[in-house]
Amino acid sequence: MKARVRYAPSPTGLQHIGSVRTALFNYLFARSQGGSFILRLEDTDRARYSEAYVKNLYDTFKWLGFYWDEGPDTGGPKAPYIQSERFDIYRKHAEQLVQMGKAYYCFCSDDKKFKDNEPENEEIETAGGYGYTRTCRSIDPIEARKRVQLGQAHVIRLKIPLEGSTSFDDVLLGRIEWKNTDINPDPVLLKSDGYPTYHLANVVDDHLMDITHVMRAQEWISSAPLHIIMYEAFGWKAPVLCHLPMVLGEDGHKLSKRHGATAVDEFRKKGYLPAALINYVAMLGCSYEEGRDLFSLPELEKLFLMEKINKAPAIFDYVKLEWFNGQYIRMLTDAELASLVLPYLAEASYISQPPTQKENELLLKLAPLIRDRLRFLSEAPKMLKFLFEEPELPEAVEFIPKKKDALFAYGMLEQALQLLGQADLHDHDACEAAFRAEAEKLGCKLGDLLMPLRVALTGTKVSPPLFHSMALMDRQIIEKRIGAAMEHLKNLEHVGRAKDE
RNA sequence: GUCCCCUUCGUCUAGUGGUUAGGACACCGGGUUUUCAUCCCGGCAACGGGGGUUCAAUUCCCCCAGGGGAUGCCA
Repeated sequence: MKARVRYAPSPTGLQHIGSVRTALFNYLFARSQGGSFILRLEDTDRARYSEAYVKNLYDTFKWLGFYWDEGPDTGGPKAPYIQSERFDIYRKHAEQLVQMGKAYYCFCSDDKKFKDNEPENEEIETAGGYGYTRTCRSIDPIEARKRVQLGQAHVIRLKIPLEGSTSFDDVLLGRIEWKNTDINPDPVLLKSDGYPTYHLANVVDDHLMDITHVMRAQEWISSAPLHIIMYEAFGWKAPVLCHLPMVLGEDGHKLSKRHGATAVDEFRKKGYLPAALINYVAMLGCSYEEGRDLFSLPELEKLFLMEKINKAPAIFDYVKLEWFNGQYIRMLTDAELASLVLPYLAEASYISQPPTQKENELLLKLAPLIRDRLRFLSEAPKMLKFLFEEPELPEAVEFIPKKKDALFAYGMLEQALQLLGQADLHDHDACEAAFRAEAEKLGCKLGDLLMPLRVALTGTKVSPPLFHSMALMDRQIIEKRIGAAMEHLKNLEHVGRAKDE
């Protein structure tokens, strides 16, 4: 049978690294098998649901470049793919389980003790008072039915066998077995408001949608036996289960906001490329081909092997992701980088949005200046700031090359001004040649000649290549900035003598 | 408390009953370079501990420790 896997997010938060990785592994598995990847919205939590999260879900995956073969938007043979549109199905199945004696009505009031944060609860719990006490399990079914018909508030709970054990074979972890007494006693399947819980909806839908493989994070493993019991109760064949290792933060705990960015949106805004994010996340807890680090999505689809997923949890390394991003930025063409960087420059009001013809040309010339320097796209405005704004004049010290003094810097600027006066700024090669010749004549390093100029023009000692930058600047501005710097140095000349070294 | 899972450089990982335990990021050093960055070269650095099994264990088994997760009318 063709593999059918699903990504089943619940729209109760922004898409984050962990969920995207689960989606990615499912996606890669489906593609590697020539199977189907299905999106199913598990929107059974009314309290936390938000339309905005649904939108975020679509936006995120569109940006990442995933597509699903079946889903709420694309439709498919098992529609609807939104659980809130399938409520009658769940109720029916829950009732069916009651009918079969595998589940029962429970009239206990919603016990919220686990929701408080009162410390004394801990003592109650450590004393052994765990889980539901199965009070209603012994109510006579006929009596229970009567109470339900009378309109008494109730939930439906699954009967976990009181003895014996439940086991399954995890693709990654192998055989896992629980004593039934260790399973969460009689979990709720249908809430008192008539909504299904995750467990019910998930199992019913996976069956009805012919899901063959369930890949989900390892934090779900403890509900696996409960699901197995449900499949057995229905007389259904359970899908193959594969529990993915978790993604942890630097401190070894579940990745969360306090570790830094976790929402895909944050990475997107900061200027990470989808290809980099996918590449990095795909390698978190999984390996593909020895001796290689860079994989495109299509390559990953081809190379993915479920067996190559690791068992151990992986720590998310922001620095390594940054490296991947740099790699992918470097692979961009001028045109690609220009268009990717445009929104950031537009936001800084350096470029209009949409850009004019002239700005487009400029953008194209900007790309090679920053490509090797960017770690993420949002760094671009800062790097190019000097081209669009008058830089602040830094302290005189900044102008002075190592082992030189203010007088020297002043002289260098004077020289530069003169050279530039005769040069064609747009011919950066010729410009450079002229400066080289001059440096040689003066018996100093090219860097010594350029550093004061760099600081004068850009306001910092670190900038994109000078000659290429000047080619994009107006002559008047260049001369004005040099003049200002010289003035600045002149006043502070006396300070320069024993500078740095 | 109880249950479940996990354990190779700081991090992500490769790998095998006999290997100089490989790669990548980070870090350190060097080179290229007009600064920075890129790029290139080199270096540092790991099989958690204890028992077995075996001629031989990082690799197989057991125990321990450590880490993580779960224990909801949230998913």
